[in-house]
Amino acid sequence: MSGADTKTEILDAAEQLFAEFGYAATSLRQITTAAGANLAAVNYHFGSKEELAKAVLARRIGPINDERLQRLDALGKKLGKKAAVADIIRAFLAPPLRLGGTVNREEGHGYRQRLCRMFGRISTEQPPFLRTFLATQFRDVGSRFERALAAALPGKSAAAIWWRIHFVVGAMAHTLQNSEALAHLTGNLCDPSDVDALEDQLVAFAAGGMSAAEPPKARRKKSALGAR
Amino acid sequence: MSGADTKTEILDAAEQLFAEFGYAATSLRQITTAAGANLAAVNYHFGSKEELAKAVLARRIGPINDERLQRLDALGKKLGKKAAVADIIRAFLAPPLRLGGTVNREEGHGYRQRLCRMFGRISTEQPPFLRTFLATQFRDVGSRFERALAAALPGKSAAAIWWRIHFVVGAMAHTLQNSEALAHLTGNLCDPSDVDALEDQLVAFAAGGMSAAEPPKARRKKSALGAR
DNA sequence: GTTCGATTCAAACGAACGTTCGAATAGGCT
DNA sequence: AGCCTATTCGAACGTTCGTTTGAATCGAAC
Repeated sequence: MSGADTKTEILDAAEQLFAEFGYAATSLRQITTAAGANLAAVNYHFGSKEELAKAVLARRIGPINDERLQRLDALGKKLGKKAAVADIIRAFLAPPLRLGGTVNREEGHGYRQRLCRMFGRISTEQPPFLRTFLATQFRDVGSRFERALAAALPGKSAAAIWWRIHFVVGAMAHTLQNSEALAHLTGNLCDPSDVDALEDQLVAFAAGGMSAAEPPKARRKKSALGAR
Repeated sequence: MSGADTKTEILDAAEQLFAEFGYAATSLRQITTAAGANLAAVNYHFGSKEELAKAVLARRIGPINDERLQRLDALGKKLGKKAAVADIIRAFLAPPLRLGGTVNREEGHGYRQRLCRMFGRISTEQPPFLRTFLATQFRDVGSRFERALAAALPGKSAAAIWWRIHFVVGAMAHTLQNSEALAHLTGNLCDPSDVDALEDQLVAFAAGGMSAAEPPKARRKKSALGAR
């Protein structure tokens, strides 16, 4: 927040503001003001607002995906060969949830939450260039985890596994984004700042969903059957 | 698309464009052009862009929440008293997924998808006024389903149930938003236009996650334990 | 001390934004 | 016909956006 170079300060400020307001609703003037930099610095260091957004994402996604794969590999070596579903899920979810752990700790307690929110928010953000950028970053990791889950869940169709990976990503992203709304809704019954509890809850839920029996193939609701 | 009054045409166009680009990234000029209306018509009929966004949401949320509660009540009456978790989940998920079913059918096959995307997108959208508006609309329905799930899941803590409702909402919203990205990623292995299959997959996943055992309370990861 | 590349700065650019206004138009009522 | 209300329209408002420019400033190398 104080002593870094301008480029990093801009990345930090952009990360925070994108987390709070989203890409389209955040202006370069907000960012440079928060970063204590000149307005022109963004275009000087990054070229454009779009490139800045990509840089903000890229700074976090790489390490996260690296740690995901590292954890997944560690699972394969520790056990005989087959990893438990919950462990695979945890290898996938923990890195983004614990993103703050790998980052400068002096930023205070709100830092991890802010990072998480940025990640959740921007992963549902719209601009097509961000969409394709994220898809590219996810392709390899997604395939690796799909294979691991398929091995841990014999009998499940590939389509079902892909669907459920998507559900897990959604649950994670939405939670990171709206956790304080949930805290407010439940009268602080759910505490989003307790990352350990959140991770456990999310892993338990996702593993349970992953392991659920596949629905029957054919089914028609009310058109042919007079059920009610 | 053709014969309705201006107010409805604007609502339809805004719904579609908000679904595609989000609130902040969609301009009133895009909306009125798509609607075949004059730019000033938005402010005449709705007062402001914010009020238009609220109207777009309100038109769909009311019927959806009504049908959710109606399905939930139907469950309570049909069975002895206790509904299955999957049935409660389906009562919660089917109305937004099948939103298009209650709407003008002549719009074509893409219509339902578009509606779904709008719903998924705007439920993760940022502007604070939309956030609070959505939270207000969700409060009652959320409480009702929390109670129903608590009855169907004896032994689960209220916090766990709320967390998991949140996870389910996230899985749904993210899927509605990014389904075509998933289709592309998996080489059309997952077909988002097959609403029946999507509903079944999502219900199975969510019910499995809901029913999963709660994680143990205390747990510390790597700080105290030297597990690698 | 001077030179030179890298960075910062104030100022402005044209474009697009949400909103407003007053005149024009349409359609029912007497 | 004439009137009244509701709606539509073109045009402009002031503001803010992302980006560009050219001069000022810095820091090391010589």
